[in-house]
Amino acid sequence: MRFLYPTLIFSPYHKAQEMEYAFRDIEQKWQQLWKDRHSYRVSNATDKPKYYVLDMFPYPSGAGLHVGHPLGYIASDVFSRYKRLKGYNVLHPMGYDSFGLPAEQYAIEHGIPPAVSTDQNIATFRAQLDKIGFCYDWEREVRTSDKSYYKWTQWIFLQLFESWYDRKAQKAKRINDLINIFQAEGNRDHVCPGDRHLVFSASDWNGYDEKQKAEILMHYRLAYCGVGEVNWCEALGTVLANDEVINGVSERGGHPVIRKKLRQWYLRITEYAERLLSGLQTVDFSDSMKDMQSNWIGKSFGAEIDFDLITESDSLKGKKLKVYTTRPDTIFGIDFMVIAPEHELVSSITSAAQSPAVEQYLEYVNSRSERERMAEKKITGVFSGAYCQHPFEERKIPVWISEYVLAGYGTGAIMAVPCGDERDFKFARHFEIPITNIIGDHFDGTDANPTKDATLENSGFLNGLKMADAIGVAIDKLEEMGIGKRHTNYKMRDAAFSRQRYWGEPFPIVWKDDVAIPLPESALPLELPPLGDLKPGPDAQGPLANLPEWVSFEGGNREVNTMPGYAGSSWYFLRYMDPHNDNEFCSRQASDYWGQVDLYVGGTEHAVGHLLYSRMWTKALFDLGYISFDEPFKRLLNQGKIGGDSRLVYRIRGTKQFVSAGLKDQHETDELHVDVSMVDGFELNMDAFRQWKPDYAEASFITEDGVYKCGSRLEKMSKRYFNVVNPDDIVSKYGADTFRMYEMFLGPIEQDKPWDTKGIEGVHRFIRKFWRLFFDAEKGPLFQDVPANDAAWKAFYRMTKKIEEDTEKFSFNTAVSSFMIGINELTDLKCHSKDLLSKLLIVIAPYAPHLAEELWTAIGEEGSVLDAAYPAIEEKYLVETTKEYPVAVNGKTRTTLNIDLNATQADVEAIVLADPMVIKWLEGKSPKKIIFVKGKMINVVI
RNA sequence: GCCCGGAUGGUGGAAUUGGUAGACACGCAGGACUUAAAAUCCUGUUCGCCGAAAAAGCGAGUGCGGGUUCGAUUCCCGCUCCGGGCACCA
Repeated sequence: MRFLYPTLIFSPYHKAQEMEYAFRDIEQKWQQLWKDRHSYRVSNATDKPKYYVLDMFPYPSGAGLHVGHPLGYIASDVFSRYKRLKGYNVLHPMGYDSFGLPAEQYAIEHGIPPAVSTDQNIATFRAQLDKIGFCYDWEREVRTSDKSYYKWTQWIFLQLFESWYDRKAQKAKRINDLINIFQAEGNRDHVCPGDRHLVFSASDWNGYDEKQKAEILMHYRLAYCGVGEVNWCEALGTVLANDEVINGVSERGGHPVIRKKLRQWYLRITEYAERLLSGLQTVDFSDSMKDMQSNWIGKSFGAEIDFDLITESDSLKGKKLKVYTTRPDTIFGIDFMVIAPEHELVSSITSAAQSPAVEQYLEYVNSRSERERMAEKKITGVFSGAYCQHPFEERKIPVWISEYVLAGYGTGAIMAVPCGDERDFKFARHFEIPITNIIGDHFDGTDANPTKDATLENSGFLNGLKMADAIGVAIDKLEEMGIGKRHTNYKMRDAAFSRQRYWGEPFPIVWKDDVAIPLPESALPLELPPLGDLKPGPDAQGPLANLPEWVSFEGGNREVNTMPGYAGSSWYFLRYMDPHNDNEFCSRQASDYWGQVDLYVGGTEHAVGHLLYSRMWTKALFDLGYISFDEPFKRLLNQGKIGGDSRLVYRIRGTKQFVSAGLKDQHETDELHVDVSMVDGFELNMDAFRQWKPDYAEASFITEDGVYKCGSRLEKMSKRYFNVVNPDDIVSKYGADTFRMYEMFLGPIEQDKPWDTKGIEGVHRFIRKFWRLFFDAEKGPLFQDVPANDAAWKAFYRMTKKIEEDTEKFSFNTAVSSFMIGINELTDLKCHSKDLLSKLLIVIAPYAPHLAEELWTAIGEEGSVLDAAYPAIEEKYLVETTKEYPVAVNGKTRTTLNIDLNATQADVEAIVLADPMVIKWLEGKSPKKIIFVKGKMINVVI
């Protein structure tokens, strides 16, 4: 636009235009120059200290970005740029988590192959990101669906497959080591994590055939295939990991999820439970994030206790029922046992008389979906007909079967103590089982009391002990008798690692005679074959099962499941360090240099999924010697969500007439969402509204003084509420620098907050005001080669100090307001000193990089502001000699007095008591004492 | 039910280790410049009382009720409401 009339280039008119803040031209120009100059290329070989800033990479959805998405990206970008100015070599990469269900669903619905739609979506994302002016090193971009990337995802999977967890050494080791151990001594020193009852000697092992050996090894592998109950989602046609199921429905789409027995790949993350928990102490995550993870891991202490079974069946003679309890101190309060309906002993202990009832109950349990069980917590159960012998008393304890006991937790069996446990109590009441009281007055018969403070009664050798103390005593006794053992339990389960879908990493596994054979490294990547129709394969298999020519391979069959979404995202932070390496997932040199991610920025929604998985992968890679650290993320910053501010219109019921918000109560109305782009503040653009949808073409309006005012509501930013604001629109209207600063200005980064497009004006005004320190539309350049005065330096350093502190602690909103205060002051001081202004540009560069670059060049500085050095604070300008003290009488501030900072208590008392205002409030009384806190305040107490 | 986090003007939000509550903005109201608009600038803006107005002053005030303290948005006890996570975890 500016160069439409080249002949006018030197006209005064044009000159004035030049001096305007033309953000569109400036931002485009610098984005191009940065690209051409590779300004954000990061080297792995420098003398500078490193700093690694990472954003959680996005799944490139078809909807593109709304203004909420870049919040975290802007924060990390500001911080990266700041660190660079502070002399660090900053790695700040970006990529795409591009495998996943939505692309596949989209393909099924629209017939567009996932690879194609994914590329399109990425192009959209990239265009949107580019406009915001991020300092990503795009030469390091990764895409999880790219074969050069997933080659290494498959490779890491093979490392996990070829590893087992040595519980004694608390680390992963090669499976070959385990084979050597088995050959020499069997498994007596290494309990089988997949089947704890499995015990074999060296000679047993050496006598097994290959298939048997393979089966046993599978029970030890960190990535293993097994048959188990999985979360099956029929609508999605796939299994889901525990963290992908929320309240019995799928996280994605909200479809019902049922329990189903299927052959499935898993990650043995449970072996890492203890380290995942203890590792939290070494990282800087928020407490709530750590809480979420520890709750998910769910560590508890207690005992496993064996009870002798008393049944009709001779075959069970000598068999035990093993229970897990955290309260062995309550062992004398047992009134019954409960086992899960899926417990292995259910069929064998059931008596003939109870058999029909048990069968009926199991049928009922199977008919209930996960969701039903969640929704209605009915008390159900059936007596098995069997009993256990109490180890310390004569009594026989009845064994019940109930779904309130979970098969997957502990041993799937509990000892029920109704006086102390709420669920046991309700169960006992419901089935009229008599309740034994072992805590005297603490149990009132109407509610269980889970206290640990009561003194035990009716409890044999534990009588008189406080419950908390009795726990240890009871366990000692049980261990001594050989019928119980201390036990630490975790509620976390192994993670389902296969999906019956197409758009994911294929497993580098071939099945031959039911044995899983890993592909050699040289065969990687195992490419995902093109497939037109993505319909499911037979028997709950994925679409790849429909490709017989691909499945059949070297006399076996390929694994047709694919890996889940979290596979590629569990290690991507390592690939950025060395993204083009064809020989390794990441060279040791690169990972040793970059090390942990210093700052990881993302939402809380990945608290238990992605973060736990990537922590586990990191620990495994560390154990196997591939990297030198075992926690991936040193520090985690969770950005809040930006909510949408919806606009509502009110239609008078049964008409096409709309009534303004202020008058709506006079009518019976229906509330409708209206697109926020048609509303200025609260004022509806009525013409735009009529043109919006054919339904509204004939709309008429009851206005307030000619203005139709909309109602508003804060809710999720979503297409269906028409409250989505696209960053492209904001950037084209106000510029990227304004957008960046406004997102930071909105509020604390970690907090959820609403988007308000109106508020951006204030930041935009600030940036224009900043510009006017350098240029005036009429007068031209204002900057001068003159020294700044002390007042200006004082304003500048006070501002810079605050911004530096705030940036360091991610308090970006207060940093932006410090800029505003500082610029207001410098404007009032008419400061145009080039010396000061060039320093100012460095300070603002992380926040408004385009503006800073443009003005840096304009005032004649060399090179790029990106590579400048952050100005050091000159404290001499900040020294104060006096302070305006607030003077309070009895705690209420009554006046202020300017007093020398060196003043003593006596000085101050004299000054204060001479002050007319203080004299007035003293009302002739003499003060009891005068409190003087140096540099803070003065309080006169009467 | 359990575990976290939060509540401050009309709005978003500020406020070191307890020390002038409401910074910085938005919005609103009034004004300047302009033929007009945009842009820009100035003034006011927690509530109530007192006042024609301005200035000044007084009282109340950080979800609610108590407490500790010379002094509490900040610390303690007891509630209410909102948000997030987990959910028969023995």
